[in-house]
Amino acid sequence: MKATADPLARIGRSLVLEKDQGLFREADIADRVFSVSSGMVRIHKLLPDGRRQIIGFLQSGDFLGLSIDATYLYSAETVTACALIQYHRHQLQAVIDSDPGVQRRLYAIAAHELILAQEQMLLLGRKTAIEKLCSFLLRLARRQRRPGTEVTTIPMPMGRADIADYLGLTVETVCRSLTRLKTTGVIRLCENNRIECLDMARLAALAQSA
Amino acid sequence: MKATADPLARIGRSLVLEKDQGLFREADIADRVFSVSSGMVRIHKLLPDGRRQIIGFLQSGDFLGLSIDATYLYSAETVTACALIQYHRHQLQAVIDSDPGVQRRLYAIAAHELILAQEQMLLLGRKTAIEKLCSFLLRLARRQRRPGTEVTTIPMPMGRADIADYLGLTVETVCRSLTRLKTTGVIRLCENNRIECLDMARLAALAQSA
DNA sequence: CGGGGGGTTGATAACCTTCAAATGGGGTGG
DNA sequence: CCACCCCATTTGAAGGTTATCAACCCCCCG
Repeated sequence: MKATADPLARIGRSLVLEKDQGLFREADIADRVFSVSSGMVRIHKLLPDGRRQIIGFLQSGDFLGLSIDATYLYSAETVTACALIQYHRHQLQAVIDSDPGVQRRLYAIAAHELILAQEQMLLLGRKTAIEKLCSFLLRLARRQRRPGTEVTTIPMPMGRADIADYLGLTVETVCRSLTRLKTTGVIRLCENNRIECLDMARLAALAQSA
Repeated sequence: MKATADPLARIGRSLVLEKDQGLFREADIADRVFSVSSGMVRIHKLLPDGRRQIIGFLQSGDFLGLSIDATYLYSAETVTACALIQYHRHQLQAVIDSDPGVQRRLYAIAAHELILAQEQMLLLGRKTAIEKLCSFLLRLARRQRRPGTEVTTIPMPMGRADIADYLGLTVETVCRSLTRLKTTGVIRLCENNRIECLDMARLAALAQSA
């Protein structure tokens, strides 16, 4: 069934990057759009004095660079080694204009990102350090969860500084909160930057909503 | 030119509400979508214990209720008396499916809201109380600014509690920060909940980015 | 005149940050 | 193969920004 082939596949170009590589920076000309095939990407904004807010961790299936603006409004870097698909913006625009299905898909993606952003606003504005961290771990666990699998150990490839800048905390506070969860038997830190949730119910209770 | 008439106008129904009226609540069935014609609407999320995060103040031209989900993911209430246009979701969906122009418009709206949400994440996660408040005032001023007009006095119809819950602060901190801006000659509080920016440059400097 | 709600100011306390130092683990070079 | 170094992580102590608790003011409205 060639007719149902993904029209995006025609114009996409594969791209492989190792860890901690920049994809683009805030204020660059936004001429490319990416989708993540594997690995993890972080996107962030900076204040003039260097304070950083990570506004998202992107994984397989996520898009980035879908800016309406002429320039990117955030910077993007790989967290782990990544496989990406790169699209040129004007080519993508052409496909969007001619294919309502693609348009719907991108709208759904933007709408979903908006939902996540609003959830994150609640977290950043009103949750305590422990609640933030538990919410974060809970999301990691839920995103990781595949039907059928019942593993409670999840990969956490980003460093403490990334977690801190995602949750609006400092590295030290993230560490201390993790330690507290560890000593109270809620989680366990494993090798390979993995984490095991020993008590999902308590984790959810501590998170006060996702 | 009837052909260029807004297809949304056909299915919209006018609606007038006084101040502090609820439009819908989080978890309600999302069967209606609204656009704001005049006045101001606030949308918010709650934690189980009552902590509130306002995730947006909506004004003329803004849409709300554009959820992908079957239920609303936030609550909406009027801040001031409002004129709204109400659409039934399945009717709106029909128009979207048949009219690429409308689809593009809604995508642009969602994308713009996402940009604002990401800017707000930076504010909530990384800015100090004064920076938050200055950013907020700056946005109010910029949104209010009409070409040609050079007034520096802007309406601020929401109460202190709303501002606090929008910026992730308490009422007291908002008050104190406003007082500080007042005594340092950056702003002036006027009657009718209006505010005058006496020193835009200083306000912008204190805000550290919008 | 009394009541009530929003706003402001003050005092105290808590949470989180900042500054500092110790620990540990991974990679490289000898 | 081991030693060393670098850097991320962890832990500790002190401090600060903001929250909490409380009182007061002011204006509107019943």
